[in-house]
Amino acid sequence: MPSREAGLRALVRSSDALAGIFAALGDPTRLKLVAVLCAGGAFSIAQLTANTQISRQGVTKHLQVLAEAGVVRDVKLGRERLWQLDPSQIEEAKRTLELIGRQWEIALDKLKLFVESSS
Amino acid sequence: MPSREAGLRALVRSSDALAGIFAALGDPTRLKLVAVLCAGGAFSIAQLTANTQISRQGVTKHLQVLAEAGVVRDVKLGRERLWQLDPSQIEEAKRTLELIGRQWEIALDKLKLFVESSS
DNA sequence: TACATGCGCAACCATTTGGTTGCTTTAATG
DNA sequence: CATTAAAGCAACCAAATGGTTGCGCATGTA
Repeated sequence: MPSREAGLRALVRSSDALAGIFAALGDPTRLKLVAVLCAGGAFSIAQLTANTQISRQGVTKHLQVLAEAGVVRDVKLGRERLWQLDPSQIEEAKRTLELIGRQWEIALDKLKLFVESSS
Repeated sequence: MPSREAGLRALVRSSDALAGIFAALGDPTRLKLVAVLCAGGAFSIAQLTANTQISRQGVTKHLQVLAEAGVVRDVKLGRERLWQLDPSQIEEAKRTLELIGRQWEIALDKLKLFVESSS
């Protein structure tokens, strides 16, 4: 019988990859880029730069970080390089947060039971 | 009438605070600490250090980062300092990821409608 | 062909980050 | 009171991060 904490152990085991996703989202500029891209469509670096205060190379670096984490993909079209969201890793991160929240609630329930049983 | 993109605009507006939460989770050691803490209970720094390969001061620093992001709280008890999870910010991060995923699906639906209408 | 546009590469820089070590303070305990 | 355990403070370090600039390379277009 598998442990009831299998989810948590899996979290710890894959914490490096997961941390990579969170770290990729852990920057305001990148989070804004994701917000733009999740509205659909594929945008060039020049287009994405227009919304920011930083240089094109700065945006490129951020996109590379997001790509490394698998949050974003690029496709070359002519002399442009179009970027689009890849929501699978974001889903993964979401599941992780759901797991943490669920585990926390289980702990709360146990505590409640304990308090009631000892009153 | 409020824009249908109110959620995304809110994301962009509060991207600094949100990025702080994601950045706090964006480190393997910290993610493991969260995994331990979400199982419930309050643990001392010494206890939390026992699970890691790094020094007590290193763990302290990580806990401070998590606390700064509001992911974790501490309560002093005698000569110990006990740490516990505060799931509210994690909930906030989860809602953000849900919003991104939802927005992405809306975009997919629009694309599908467009393709169908032009066939 | 000449030119403009979109982008890549590389070097460089200041700051932040993740980690350490050494020493001090605080609190429980014999 | 002396000792031990838990933690804090501060300095220090190497490496990563976020940003820039300058220049060269492709690719459309007049």
